[in-house]
Amino acid sequence: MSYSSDEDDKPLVFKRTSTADKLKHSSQQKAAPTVKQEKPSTKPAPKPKSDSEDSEDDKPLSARILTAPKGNSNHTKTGPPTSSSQRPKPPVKAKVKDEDSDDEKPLSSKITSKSSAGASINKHDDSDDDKPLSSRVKQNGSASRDNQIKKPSVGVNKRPPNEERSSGQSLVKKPKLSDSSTPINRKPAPAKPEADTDDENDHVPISQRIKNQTPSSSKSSSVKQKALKAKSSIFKKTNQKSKKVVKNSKYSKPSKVPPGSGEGQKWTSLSHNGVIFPPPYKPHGVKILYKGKPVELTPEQEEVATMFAVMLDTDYMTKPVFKENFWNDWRKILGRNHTIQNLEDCDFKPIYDWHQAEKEKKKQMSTEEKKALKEEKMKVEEKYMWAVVDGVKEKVGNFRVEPPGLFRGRGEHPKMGKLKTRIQPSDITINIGKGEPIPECPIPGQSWKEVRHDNTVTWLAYWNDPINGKDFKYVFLAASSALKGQSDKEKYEKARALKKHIEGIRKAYTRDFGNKDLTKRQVAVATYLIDKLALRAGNEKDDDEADTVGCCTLKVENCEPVPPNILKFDFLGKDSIRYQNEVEVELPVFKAIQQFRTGKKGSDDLFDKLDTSTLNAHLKELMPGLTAKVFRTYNASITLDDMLNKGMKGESVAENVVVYNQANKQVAIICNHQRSVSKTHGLQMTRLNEKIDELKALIEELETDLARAKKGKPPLKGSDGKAKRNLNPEAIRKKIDQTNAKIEKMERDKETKEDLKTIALGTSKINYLDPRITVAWCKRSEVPIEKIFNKSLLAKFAWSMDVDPSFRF
DNA sequence: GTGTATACTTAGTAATTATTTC
DNA sequence: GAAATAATTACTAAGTATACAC
Repeated sequence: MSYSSDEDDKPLVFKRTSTADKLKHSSQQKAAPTVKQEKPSTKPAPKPKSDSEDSEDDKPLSARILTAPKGNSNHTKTGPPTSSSQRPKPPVKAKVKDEDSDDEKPLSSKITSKSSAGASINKHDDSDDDKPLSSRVKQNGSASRDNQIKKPSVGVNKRPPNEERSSGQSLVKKPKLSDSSTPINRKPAPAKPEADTDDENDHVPISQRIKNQTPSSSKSSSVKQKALKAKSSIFKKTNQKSKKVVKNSKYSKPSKVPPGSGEGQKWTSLSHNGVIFPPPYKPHGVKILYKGKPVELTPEQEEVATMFAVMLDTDYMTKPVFKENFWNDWRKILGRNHTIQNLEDCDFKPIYDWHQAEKEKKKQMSTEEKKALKEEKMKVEEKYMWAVVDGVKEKVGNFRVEPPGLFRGRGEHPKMGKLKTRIQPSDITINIGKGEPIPECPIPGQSWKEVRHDNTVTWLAYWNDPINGKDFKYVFLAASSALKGQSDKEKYEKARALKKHIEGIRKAYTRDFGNKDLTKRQVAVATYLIDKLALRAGNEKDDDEADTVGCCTLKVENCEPVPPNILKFDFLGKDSIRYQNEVEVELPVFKAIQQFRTGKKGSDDLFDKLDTSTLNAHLKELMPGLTAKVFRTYNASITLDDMLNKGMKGESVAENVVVYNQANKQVAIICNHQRSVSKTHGLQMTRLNEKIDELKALIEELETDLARAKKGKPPLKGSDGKAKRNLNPEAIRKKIDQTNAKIEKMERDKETKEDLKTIALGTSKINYLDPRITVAWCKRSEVPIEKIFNKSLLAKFAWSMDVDPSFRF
């Protein structure tokens, strides 16, 4: 891209304060990244803004969020307890307008389909495109299937699992009313969509926006030209590498019935070999001790004891709920009159030691042995790894049935430690094309629970979760499959569509902060928080799940107003990851929150008139297909796009990768994507420091040598006492430079490592960042795409590889 | 209007594999 | 070539969203 002078020197919006400030750790608490951004010192006290102040609605979240001065955001897994009880609230059914019209083409049809090298990594030649589908079996993720998804002539029933079906005809269902095919030029929704170049036209005041760099639109043509030049060389390599990457020209074609939408037919033909089961339990005969004495166990009893024993070194052992649940399930298997009468007197150490020894043995195997073992496994599994969908060979994602074990719920899950029983073929429902051979049941004498032929769904098999009987575990195609790719693309197209509505939406909710109708006021504030803080929607949860919340389920105690206009958030979100943030908000929001809290207990719902159905129903009125989660995708992607195009440009590929990772990091912070600090982090840092010190000592030594060399004297003996080679001053200088460079690199590595120790970059890359932003930027910046996407991501995002270099989210 | 079933995406972490360092 | 470290993949839990029965 061209980095025009007006943008070159603009700093990134996100500046971190010191890592130490932001990431607090304790032995119990998992440190977290902050969601807070530094506030420009000139920022005046919040006040209702005039229209003219707002020109940034379309800007990425990073550019809009401002938090309170002391707003460190620590997110830990073991955060403060949220309210003890979360009574499920009845969801309100969304009223959905029928917006389904084909009047507009999806963006995909507008993007030039280039058959860049990336687009033609198919195993098969294009030449067979015109053959009947059934005769063309392509491998994994061929984009050429894109337009083969058929719109059903009749709506299809999506209800099923427990219903008997005589395949086919009972699949009739009413078509969904909402259209999620994400056209970008839809009919205007009530909140009027704005033109694409609406950056300056936003009159909705959202306080705490940092003055932002407007992504230049005028430069696009020159960008295009430069980028086009850059493109070919960079992408050839990529594409040759990943054979399974798909041909994109066809992918870009709009499909009439989007698979991801839950509507209509997903495939015409589907064949696969079912699932593979874990091997039966092999008893080891190692005895646990009960009151110090070895106890004989049956294989079944021993199996469950082993599940517990191998977890002796995990944190679960510190959780009474885990132990109690385990004991309750194990004692049933032991039987009433068993010698073992309580868990406290059991010593599982012998089995633990045995298991450690087994692990060690495995580790000590020679490379050849390991290889042979792997090959054997591959041989057995190969047939389960693939499915053929509409004539295209696609990878199956999770073809292995989950083995039995103890349930490892996250956070304070009430069911942790319960026995996850072994899944049998009779638990499994298979979904396969009509007329295709039914997968052979791999366990002799048993049979599948049911075989369906439902082409309105994408799952190949499912079974009921033994922990929560009403939940299902599905077997789906892999992320690299065309079906998944198509739905991924639609997700991003929907998020891009939001860009055109966001101004109106922000105006609308800002207007409603003071609405007399309490429900409307709550909807407005909730939407604001979802937009501004990228909060999740917050569905209702059952009592037998971990007590976590999202926006709609926030409790009074999770959001504390601190005058004049700061909100202190502290709650456990998905996966019991703590969200802790102090945010400066607009005064009307602040007042509304105060009002919502009035007269309530800490454990009461903050938004008592609201649930996700109400909220999403409202959002759908503003934009077809809009739901709460779209805001996360939108804000993540627009942030990346903005940051990558703000004028930051590295001199080298390596520097550009750093620029990208910085942007990626900001998105991860916005989305609160965390990881736990690795066990060896401290050690690694110590080692790095030691190495740096060593190199610094070396520099000193070299400086002395240099001084001596200049005088024609030989170098002194090294620190090891050995004599050193007599080098000329020039050679010594070179050595000093090299060493300094090494030190600099290590310092950088150290900083990055510390900086990212609790931030997970991968989650946003996989789920939230439109890959076309990345691909286009790589093309413009001459960064090989493999520097950003690994093999899996290249396969997953095959559909995005032929994007035009000028693509902007 | 409410409750639940269903199907799909998103998420952190454990296990495995590749690469680097000594 | 072994150990350390980094990167990747596998695994499965935990979310979101919506259709539909009652």
